[in-house]
Amino acid sequence: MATEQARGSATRARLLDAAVTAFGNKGFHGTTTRDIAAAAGMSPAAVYVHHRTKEEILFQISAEGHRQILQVIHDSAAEDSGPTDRLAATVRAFVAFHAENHVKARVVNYELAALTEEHRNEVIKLRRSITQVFHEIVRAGLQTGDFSVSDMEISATAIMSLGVDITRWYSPDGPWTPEVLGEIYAESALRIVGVAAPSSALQAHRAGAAGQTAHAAR
Amino acid sequence: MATEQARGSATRARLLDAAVTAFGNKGFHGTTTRDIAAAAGMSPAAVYVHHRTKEEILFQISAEGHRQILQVIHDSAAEDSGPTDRLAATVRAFVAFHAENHVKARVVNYELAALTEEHRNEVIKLRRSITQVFHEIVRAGLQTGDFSVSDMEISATAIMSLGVDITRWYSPDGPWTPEVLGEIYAESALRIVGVAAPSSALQAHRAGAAGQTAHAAR
DNA sequence: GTCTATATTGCGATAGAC
DNA sequence: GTCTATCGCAATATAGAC
Repeated sequence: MATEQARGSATRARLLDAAVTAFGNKGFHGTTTRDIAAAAGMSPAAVYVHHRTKEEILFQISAEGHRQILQVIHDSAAEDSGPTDRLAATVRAFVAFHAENHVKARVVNYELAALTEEHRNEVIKLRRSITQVFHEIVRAGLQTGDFSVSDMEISATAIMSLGVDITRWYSPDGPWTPEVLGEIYAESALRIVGVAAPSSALQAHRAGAAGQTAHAAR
Repeated sequence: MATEQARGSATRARLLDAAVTAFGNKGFHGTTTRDIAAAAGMSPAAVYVHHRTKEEILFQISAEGHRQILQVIHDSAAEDSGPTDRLAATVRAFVAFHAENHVKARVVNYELAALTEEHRNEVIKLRRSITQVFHEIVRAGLQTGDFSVSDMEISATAIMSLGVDITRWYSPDGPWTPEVLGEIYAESALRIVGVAAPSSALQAHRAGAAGQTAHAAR
């Protein structure tokens, strides 16, 4: 059972931060425990005072990251708002989080295969809760007639993909803040479910205004 | 200079296929050269008869995969068709390819960091060509007035994300064929750029019809 | 071109002093 | 709880016979 308390040792936090950065940039298998220790300013052995194995570090990051995402989208919209507002608010929060925390979110989204089966199953439960939030919003919008899509599940998946894929290409050096990205993607999500964006939310055509700022790996 | 001919040795092809599968499922750093050799039914040493290093195998896969994607989207639409048709055709082809070849495309999209700087730069050039295709279609649609978006680059990125992210979650055991996915995502792409889908392309509401088939890691 | 055997290095994890 | 030192093994890559 994973009933680990988030024991608040400063060293522990430094190690986890170092691991997030390393895993995010070089991948779990591309990162050595020595990398993590060095980035945290410690000896290789220090890692094992706080964590049993390298995989266990990944699990902590992954589980906690998923919980954080779940929290963010739960808190994003009032319970009593309609499907359109809920979808916009949820996407705004989901997208902004993925951009703001793109390194951590990269680990969260792309390193599931490196977990032990037991740990992976635990994380998958959290992922399913996240997926359900999007499914239920789209389902609600279809029931009220606010949304119109040919496949509920694919549409929800497409909307989530917008957020998830940000972690692959996003750079804070690029032209977009997490908030701007959240806003525009919220608009895109509404369009995907067949809601015409209110003209107030639709800013003037600024196509090409951002210019060619392409991040290398995009 | 990478002027390597695609020398058509059967053994070579078997090794590359084995590497695609292994890299796709366990990641580059999670795969050993012994894994590759074993999957190809050969001894560990046999790998080095055909490839200088493990990274060089990844480079071959990555470069060739990118070229294939570029080809697919180039061939997808007639030169003289309008932006709406071109966008739909390109997304259809792009998405179907990523679903059909989801393991290879996963390597293509997620293993750039494992390449040497030189190889990565070469691959990034190919990626830019792919990005440009989408940019130019959206730009064209804005110029003709067929499309309406608040940010050209973000919209093109969002559309590409639909295809790229498929490689993370797609399973052939799921309810969707690559073609169905391509069709629905083409519709979503049109909506993202503000084109209302023609009613002929919009199938009857079948929300919930697919049921709960969620793939584990989605 | 394929094999067996191996050189060599790097990595996860531990031992034991302070 | 941190360190230095190190164990044991796995990984990339090579040597050399057939």
